[in-house]
Amino acid sequence: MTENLVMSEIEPAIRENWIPQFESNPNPEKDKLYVNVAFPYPSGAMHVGHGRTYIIPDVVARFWRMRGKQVLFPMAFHVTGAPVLGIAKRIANKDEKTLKLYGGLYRVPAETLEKFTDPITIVNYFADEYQRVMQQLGLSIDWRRRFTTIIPQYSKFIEWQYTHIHGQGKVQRGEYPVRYCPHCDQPVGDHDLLEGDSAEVMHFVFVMYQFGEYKIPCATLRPETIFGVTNLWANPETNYLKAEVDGEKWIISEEAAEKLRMQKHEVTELGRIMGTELIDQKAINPYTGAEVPILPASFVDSDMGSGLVMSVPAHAPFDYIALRDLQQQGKYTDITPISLVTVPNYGKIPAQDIVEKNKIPNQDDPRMDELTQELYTAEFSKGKLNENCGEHAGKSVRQAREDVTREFVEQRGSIMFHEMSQKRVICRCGNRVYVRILDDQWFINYGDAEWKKAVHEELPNLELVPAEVRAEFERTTDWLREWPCSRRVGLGTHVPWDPKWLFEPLSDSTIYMAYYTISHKIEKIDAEKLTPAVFDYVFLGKGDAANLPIDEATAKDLRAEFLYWYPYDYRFSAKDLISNHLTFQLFHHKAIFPAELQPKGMVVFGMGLLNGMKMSSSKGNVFLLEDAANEFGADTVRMFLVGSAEPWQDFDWRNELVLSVKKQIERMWQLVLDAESAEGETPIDAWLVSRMQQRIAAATKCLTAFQTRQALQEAYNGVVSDLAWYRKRLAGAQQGAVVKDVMSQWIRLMAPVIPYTAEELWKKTGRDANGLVSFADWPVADEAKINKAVEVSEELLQRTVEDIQSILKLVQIEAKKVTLCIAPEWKKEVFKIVSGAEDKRNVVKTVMANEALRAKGKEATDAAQQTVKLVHSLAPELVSAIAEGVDEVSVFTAAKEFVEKETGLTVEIVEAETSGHAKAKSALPFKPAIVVE
RNA sequence: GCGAGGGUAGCCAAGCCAGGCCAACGGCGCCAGACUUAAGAUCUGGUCUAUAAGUAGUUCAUGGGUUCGAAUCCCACCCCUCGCACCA
Repeated sequence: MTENLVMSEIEPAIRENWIPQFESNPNPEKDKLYVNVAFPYPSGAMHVGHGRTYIIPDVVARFWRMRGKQVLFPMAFHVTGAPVLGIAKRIANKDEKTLKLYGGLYRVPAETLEKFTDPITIVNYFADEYQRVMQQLGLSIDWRRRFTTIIPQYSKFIEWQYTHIHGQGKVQRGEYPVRYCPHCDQPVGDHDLLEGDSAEVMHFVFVMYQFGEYKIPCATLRPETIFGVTNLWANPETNYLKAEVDGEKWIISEEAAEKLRMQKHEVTELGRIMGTELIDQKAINPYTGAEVPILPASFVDSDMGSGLVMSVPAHAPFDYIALRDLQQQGKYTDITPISLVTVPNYGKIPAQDIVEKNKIPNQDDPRMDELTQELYTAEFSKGKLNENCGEHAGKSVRQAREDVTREFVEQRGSIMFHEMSQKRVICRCGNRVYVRILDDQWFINYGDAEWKKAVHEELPNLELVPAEVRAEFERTTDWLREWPCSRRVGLGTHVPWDPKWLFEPLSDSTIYMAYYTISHKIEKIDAEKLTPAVFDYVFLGKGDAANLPIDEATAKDLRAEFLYWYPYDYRFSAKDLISNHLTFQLFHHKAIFPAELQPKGMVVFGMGLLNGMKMSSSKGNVFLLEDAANEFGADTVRMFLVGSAEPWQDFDWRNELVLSVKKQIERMWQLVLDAESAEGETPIDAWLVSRMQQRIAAATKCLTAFQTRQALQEAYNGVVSDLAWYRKRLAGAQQGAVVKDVMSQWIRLMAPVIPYTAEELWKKTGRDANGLVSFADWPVADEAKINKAVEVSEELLQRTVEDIQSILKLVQIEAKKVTLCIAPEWKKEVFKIVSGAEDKRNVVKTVMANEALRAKGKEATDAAQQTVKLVHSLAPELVSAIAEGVDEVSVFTAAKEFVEKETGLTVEIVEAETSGHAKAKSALPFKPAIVVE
């Protein structure tokens, strides 16, 4: 009975049948299981990396559905945010790269692409595509609950959420330095950058030197070095500005003035002063009161900080070299570096050490930045301040920096000045990005101590898979501070109390899992009626259903449905979301929902690679999920993604590996159909059935723990290898009728992973009388059918045949006959003693304590030593089974023909003691002596 | 730099928490044989080294240490991945 498996022929009908059946409603008869996934932002096509994120939850959903749970697996689309606006704009501008990506890689038809100048069209198009591909992959999603985050009903939900969060004082207005594009007039995220996404915002302190009636601010990352300043540096080429900044007179570069304006400072230009005019003038150190000269230096960059810097030649390589260069010309020879930090492995003047060790010729040497970094790092992590640092003497650099910064800002008129760590930070519009302070921005205060504490207290109740990520959740909870939650541009919900702002995408997606429970019903209600009171009733049980703008029965129904499903059981997401989204969720649930409705578990995934490289749409290194499904079939894609690595490990998609998975599915198909003709009984049936019970138990255990790869290894590779042995043992004879039962169990074990194939086999083998395999009962291991004795016999047989074969391979004689010499009773006694011994080192003594054995003399000590070795090499379970006694003669006699067929030799079975062969003496229990001749 | 995780034979990947069941599960690839007109598929065996007897030797990023015994425990060091915030 052979019939090819052609996925494209079987998939459509099965899929059509499934879709309505996965619509899940509350069922009081059953326990529920609610799983959900971080919803996608549909701005492009799905690639295989996305696939696993949705397939693994589906495998879990299908598994538990078969185990009798009422399972909810919903899906929606996150449309909030700005990226699609940019995409639409670039398409409108006929940007080549974008058109190529969408028209080419994503294969959007030309007539559709024309309409992509409208952002909503883009997300709707891809949302439909996502749904289509997800359905093609057989995801058991309840599609009635699909929504997008910009429908009015959802907006009402978000307004309700923030009414509470804001009401609790957790949303505050504040100022915050952001990367900002003056041209686009908006903050830019990593996604918006053309260049420079590795740049960070650095926080400098302006140390204010007094210069006559003016102040000279010097930007520094190391304010504690104030004690070692010998001079200031100015660039003679720079035309500095005299300016009034926040009511004080400052000297700064033109660029600095512009940056200060962006950072909320009032700057008025008063005049100009050339760098040359500053040189050799004196300024007063605000901390020590010392007068220091202003010296010329070419390395001073007007586009960095204020355009003037303070010089600490003992600890800053740049300063050291600049001073050295001048002194070599005979100038300023009265200046000596002031050492203020002691750091291991460096002398008194660390900057001198490092510069001279590396033989740096001048201040323009390209290695300077690297050396500076090296020394700064060493001093920061290991340095201590010297005696000459006043009250800060003896402190670690780390501590002193913090203290000095605070002191400067609070008492000495310093300000913080923010600067990008690189200059080439370019917005997608092509213009340079600066740091700007936004002061009417809204923040969610995740730094709130009470709130943090509540989340910390909740964390132990949360089941986390894998367990290793708990530390990261703990740490993120600690680390979160104010999160800017509003944006000026993008799609989304307006902040109800300040409608010129919109909620930012990570802030409007923290408790939407609750919304899923009612989304299919609420979408039919006029959004105007969805007042906070309605949500208070539905989600919190507050108020009276009779007094709401919506119908009382509807309100009660929504409440009931929410309570049936909530809290959710598992949320699945890639690990990169731990540090924001996944932890945000915990905060918001804690703030809104009562203790019994907090999230129960999360499963965190690893990342995906394509042919060993990171997947990236922009670099074209992606394989579209739809293409994969078309080329290999949905089941193959599923089985590969589930089986190639455990969910939390990174996986690598390689087409050649995927192909072999396809073959495996076909192999199962063949094995199941082959078994249809089985009938009668065989001596090996009990063994196969026994093994199957253990495969079922193991696969079930693994799936319960989300170990999909391990589960597949049991459910697929394990069963295949058992069947292989079974068929081998039958030596071509008809399979027993029990195989049909085994196949029925096997199909069900595999159904969560390869549902299409399983469904088709279920039907072909006529087991679909009671419905789809997707809803069939998950097999349960029957303890009574586990037959250890039979398994041990087969194991003995298997090992012995292997041994004979390896001997045959080694000896180069034309063998005709093999004699199996079975170990005598007394050696079984030895085995029993050895296996029962606590300490295997002294076991020979224990054996010899037995009088009967001692009488055997050296023979007994040899046997004892060999037995120790043997016992060490066997699984403990097997050892105890052997100790209980195995009738080896019967085992081999019964399987004589099999052994003869496998080895091609005549087989004789004898008691070792009756054999004259020298080798017979080496017989041990479970290891008969083998004589080949 | 800081935080989290990881480095196992040609590749992927178990084992490590609870040291002896480990030459190290499983899969892929590769080699040989069977079947076949042939190819493919399938089946069988092999795949660190040596071996005319089922064995022995050397391996689990690197260097030390603990132990009768270490892939597994401890210390040091190198490398990789993820996160480090206005953003999906």
